[in-house]
Amino acid sequence: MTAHGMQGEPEVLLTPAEVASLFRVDPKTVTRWAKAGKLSYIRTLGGHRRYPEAEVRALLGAATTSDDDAKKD
Amino acid sequence: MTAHGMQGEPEVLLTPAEVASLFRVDPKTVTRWAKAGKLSYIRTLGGHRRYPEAEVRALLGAATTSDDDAKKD
DNA sequence: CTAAATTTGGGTAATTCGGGCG
DNA sequence: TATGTCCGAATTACCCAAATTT
Repeated sequence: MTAHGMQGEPEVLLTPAEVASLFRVDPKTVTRWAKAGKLSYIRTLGGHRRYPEAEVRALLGAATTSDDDAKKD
Repeated sequence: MTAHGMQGEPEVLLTPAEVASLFRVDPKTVTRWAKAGKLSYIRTLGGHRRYPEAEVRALLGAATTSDDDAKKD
């Protein structure tokens, strides 16, 4: 790969509102996912949660594009 | 504002009730379309389905005003 | 430091899920 | 085959006030 010796990638963090918009759910629901351990997160010094974009993107990528395994007739 | 870097496609998702209203059917029917592979969808971390608005709009736009589309299965 | 917007937490209604029936 | 409805269980949405972030 092509890393110039970069260790520790810039972990892009998303706010609850961002994640909620992506999933079309309420920010509160995202909080529940975090509490349930379904979503990784870090906390700010004030106690707010921040979510890694990579994780969220991966979860959103689990779409069923019309016909993955469509059986033809 | 947040200029965090816009590069993802604004994938607007709709809830089952939204899609159902647009098609004038029960949400259950929308679920069946999804299961049948006729409609793509993603799942929330809780298992609920969310449908891409673009896909739904495209399907809604496939209206038939003439009988030239009289093809069915 | 002040101000506006967001997030947190708890509790309750609405929605969705899944299977089965007509 | 396709759609609508019933049921129970799970998930999600909206209500509030206080704290945090920018």
